[in-house]
Amino acid sequence: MKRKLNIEEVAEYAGVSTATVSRVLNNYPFVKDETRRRVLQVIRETNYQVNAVARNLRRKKTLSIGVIISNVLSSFYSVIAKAVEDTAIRNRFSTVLCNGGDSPEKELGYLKVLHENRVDGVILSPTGKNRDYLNLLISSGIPVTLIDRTVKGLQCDTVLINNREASTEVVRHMLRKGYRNIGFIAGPLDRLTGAERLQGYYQAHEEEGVSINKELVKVGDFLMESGKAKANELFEEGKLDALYVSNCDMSTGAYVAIKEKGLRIPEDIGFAIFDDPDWASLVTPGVSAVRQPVYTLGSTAADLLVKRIVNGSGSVDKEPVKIVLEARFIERGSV
Amino acid sequence: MKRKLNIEEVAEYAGVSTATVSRVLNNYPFVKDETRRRVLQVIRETNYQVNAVARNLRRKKTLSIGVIISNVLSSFYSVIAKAVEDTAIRNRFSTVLCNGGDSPEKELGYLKVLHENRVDGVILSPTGKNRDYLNLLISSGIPVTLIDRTVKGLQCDTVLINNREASTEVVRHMLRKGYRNIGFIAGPLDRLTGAERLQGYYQAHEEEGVSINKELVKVGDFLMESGKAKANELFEEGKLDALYVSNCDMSTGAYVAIKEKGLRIPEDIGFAIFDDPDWASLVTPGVSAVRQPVYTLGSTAADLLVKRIVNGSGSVDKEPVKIVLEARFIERGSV
DNA sequence: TTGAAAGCGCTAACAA
DNA sequence: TTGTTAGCGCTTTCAA
Repeated sequence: MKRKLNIEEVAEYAGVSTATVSRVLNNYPFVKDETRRRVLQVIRETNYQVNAVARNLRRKKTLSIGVIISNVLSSFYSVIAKAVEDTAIRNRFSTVLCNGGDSPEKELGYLKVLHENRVDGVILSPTGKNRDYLNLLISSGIPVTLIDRTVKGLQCDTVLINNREASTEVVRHMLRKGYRNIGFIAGPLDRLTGAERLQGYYQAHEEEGVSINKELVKVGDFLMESGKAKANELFEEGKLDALYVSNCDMSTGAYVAIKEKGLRIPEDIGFAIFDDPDWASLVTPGVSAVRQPVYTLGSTAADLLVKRIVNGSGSVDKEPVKIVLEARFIERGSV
Repeated sequence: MKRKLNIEEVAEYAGVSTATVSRVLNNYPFVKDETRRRVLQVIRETNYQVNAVARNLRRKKTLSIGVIISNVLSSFYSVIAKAVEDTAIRNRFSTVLCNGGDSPEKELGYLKVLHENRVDGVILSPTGKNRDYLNLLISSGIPVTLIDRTVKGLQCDTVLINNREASTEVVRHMLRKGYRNIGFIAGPLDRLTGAERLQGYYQAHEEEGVSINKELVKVGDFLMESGKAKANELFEEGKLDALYVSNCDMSTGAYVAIKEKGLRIPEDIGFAIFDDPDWASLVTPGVSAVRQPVYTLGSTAADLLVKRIVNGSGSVDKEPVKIVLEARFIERGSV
């Protein structure tokens, strides 16, 4: 096993000082061509790779951003991860991806790891429980951008989806189609997306002058299993003529429940979902769905963050930006 | 914006030396309780977070492992990413996730970034084109573990799936059901998974004494679009009584093609796939599929890597380990 | 049980 | 255009 080269040895081989090697490494312009050539040759021949750890220590920058999402396995978050990474790379940043699993403890743990590793910025879809630590991060000069959710009393850039409006549109559509007993499987109400999509459900009923039956609303946890369980509860409790599920994973579960129950869509039950997983357009009939601009959500957040990082500490006091992106309802045959 | 604390200031506040603070930070046992208490209190009060960049430089370890997969958006790779991360965390390592996109250039770029950042080890699903650099990594003491694919002439731990055998099983099943014109959409043949699954297709035909019609074999690129395109080619060219698609993304495309063509499964066409995406068990009839132990693939690889890292440079010369995991055929109604 | 001090590998200010 | 050198923040020997 070869020992690892350092800049000093490269300098020695090339017959120059470490400063000159450093200049070559960093494309500093005022190096004689002949010198630069010699240094580059040594670097090539020895397979020297700069030690970024030392460089980062010295520069007090890491050119990296931390990303905390709840779950790479969910297509929503993996698209966000991809978008953030693409955008970061384009700006010469690398990303450190963490699966917070929607657990405040895991989230805090990752925030600390990212802080310790001195990432230049953090993007996260927050649980909402770590405001104090996030504030600490921000005030110590590590900018934070929130995705898809907010944290009360935290001053930082945020990129959101117009959940309530989009949700209202779905339900309004269903009501106008004549459905009157629309079951709704909500997400956790202490989460912005969960709460807002439920608000949309209510708002549509009010706007259309249809009375609300609260028993038709079940609160799930945004995971597949709960979609199936809550759908089955609704089926057992009584007469539903339609079902609207508030995110992709629960929709998968609910769809399975419908199939297992032998119900036909849309004859026996209307069906619509928030989020647009692959299978929604594959099944027959296609499932009407709300498509969120997920990639844009991630890339917008990354752009905002990079901008803050590049502007440096001067941007700490700059007014936080809040961007709301629009989700779109896609009508297929299911409702 | 508060300036960032360093260990010296903590030492000063606590009235001890930096060495003692370091000892407390690292749970060194021989520190007087009273001293430890005082230091911990200062750390808590000041929200001090150790600078891992400096620590890593000094220790010449980063407690991190690099992961290069082709695409987080694919469920296969995102499960691997999750498995690796879970396993890493359990061993107190963090992960740096990179989307190599199956491009040798991107892969090389990421390998260099990971090398520069002195990750303690690398896990990747290799394109196969960067053997020299991987060798450099290994010989300079950064262990590498390959997932799902091999690289000719590279001595390192590898975790694979028994693609050929599993693929043989699917096709054998189809042949025994009486299908005689089984279209096959293969993956890139220069990739291990692509080649082996095709071998299985041939092997089953030979074993069952059924002659092979090479026109029924189309080579795709493992992406959704090509699944759809190749399926349509097969439909146009003639009489197929079944279709077998060699990975999940192409299956999605092929399934869409079948639906758009108005073919019924399994009456008009038998259908089976390698990989088991969510929708395969949701549609009616369910699609018979090969389920790979994807999570295990990732966690096994991570375990091997962590072991090498922990054993240190002594393990460089240890014989590479090769583990082959078994995929399982799940019969549903589609074939 | 604690402290002093060297040094990890690099960058950048300053001097030449 | 190049070299000298201090120092980023930490860990770890060695000595006390």
